[in-house]
Amino acid sequence: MGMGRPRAFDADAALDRAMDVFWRHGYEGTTIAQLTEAMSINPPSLYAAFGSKEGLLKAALDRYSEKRDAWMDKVLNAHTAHEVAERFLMEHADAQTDPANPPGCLLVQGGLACGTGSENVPFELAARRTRTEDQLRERFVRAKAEHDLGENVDPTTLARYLSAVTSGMCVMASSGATRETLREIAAVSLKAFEEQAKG
Amino acid sequence: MGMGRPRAFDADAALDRAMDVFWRHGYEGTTIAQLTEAMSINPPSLYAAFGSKEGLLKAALDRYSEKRDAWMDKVLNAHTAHEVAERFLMEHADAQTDPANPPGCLLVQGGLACGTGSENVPFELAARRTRTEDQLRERFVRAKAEHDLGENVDPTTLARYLSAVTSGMCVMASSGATRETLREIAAVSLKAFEEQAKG
DNA sequence: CCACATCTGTAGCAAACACTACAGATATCT
DNA sequence: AGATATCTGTAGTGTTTGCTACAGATGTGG
Repeated sequence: MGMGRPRAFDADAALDRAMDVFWRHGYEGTTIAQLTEAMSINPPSLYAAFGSKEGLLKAALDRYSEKRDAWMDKVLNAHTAHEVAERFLMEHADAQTDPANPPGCLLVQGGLACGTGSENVPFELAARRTRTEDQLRERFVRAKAEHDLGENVDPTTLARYLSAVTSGMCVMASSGATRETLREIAAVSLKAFEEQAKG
Repeated sequence: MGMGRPRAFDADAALDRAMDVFWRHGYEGTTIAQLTEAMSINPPSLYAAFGSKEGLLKAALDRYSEKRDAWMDKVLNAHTAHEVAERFLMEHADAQTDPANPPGCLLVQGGLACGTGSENVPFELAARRTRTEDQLRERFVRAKAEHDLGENVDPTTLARYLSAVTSGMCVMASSGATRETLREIAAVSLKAFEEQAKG
């Protein structure tokens, strides 16, 4: 019994291309034709490997999350809560305006509101955003235990606030905000964080 | 020459229905069939009155902007810059979680990234968001002239910051954030505003 | 009352959509 | 080498999309 003909394309490279298309046009604005062209494969290969358009999105999101986790590790390993917030905000400003990617963030531009039959998509994106928020919260819980944050500080509130600001930066990036503009917003937000962190 | 048969539906009421559908499903997630059913009219009536799907969206956005302007007047008429920011943030938290409407805001949920052929839609939404930002900036320029804000304060930065936060709140509202959660975020943001306003 | 202009409802258009049947190609395992 | 299992490319499938032709309805102006 043979194991069959091996696939002729690199799945991860193909996912990177798909990610870019979903990011730029949103889930519903993306067509299979655009995806197959960007991935340089034909529809049957796409469906054999990923099952469906939504399956492909999930695979792309998984890959996106991998990269994001690596990036978040760097952020979370900062020594103080303040530095965590600073890195998180500033690197978001840079990443969302990185010319190598579409503006904003896949987890926001991918689709906040979708049509009948794609209701899972916004849900899926939201779950990944929540993950980031949870990582921040846990880091701030630790900071509180280490007396790096005041007794009256609520880690959940801090994490939610940072999450909200970076999501807002995505919206502004999608309408052409420059890196400097986003950094300015990040800087103001950091002051709020400092005030809040005093507890 | 007669003036023709008069239209049998109220255009504004129909626009309110259309607004709700676009808001809930996004521009590309919305179908003409959903629109005609919600508006209780048939396709020919829709096209005679609004020209196209995109024309209908623009008409709905115009109507949305009317209501928003009236609302912004209330906000901008507050006596101090601080109170303007407070009203802006808090009323946004309430509006975005008003059970009478879909969560978030039409100008964000409507579509940040669209497909080929609908590239104008994100532009159109962004233009309306920028309008709100401009109104805030002008109000803060005035506040500065009235010595209500410090000499070193940049009205543009303040306006952008508030705009970013409320956009971020839209993203969180779309994934089910409660009114209390959004108000918490608004409260933290207000502290940043205060710090920044000292200049 | 009659001519006219515009709206309404039915029915359906061409194009684009997500997805797949099928045949040939290319690997593995015995 | 032969049998088998999976991939690839061509060429479609049925469905849904935004949109409209047409005929009848309903108002206005003369």
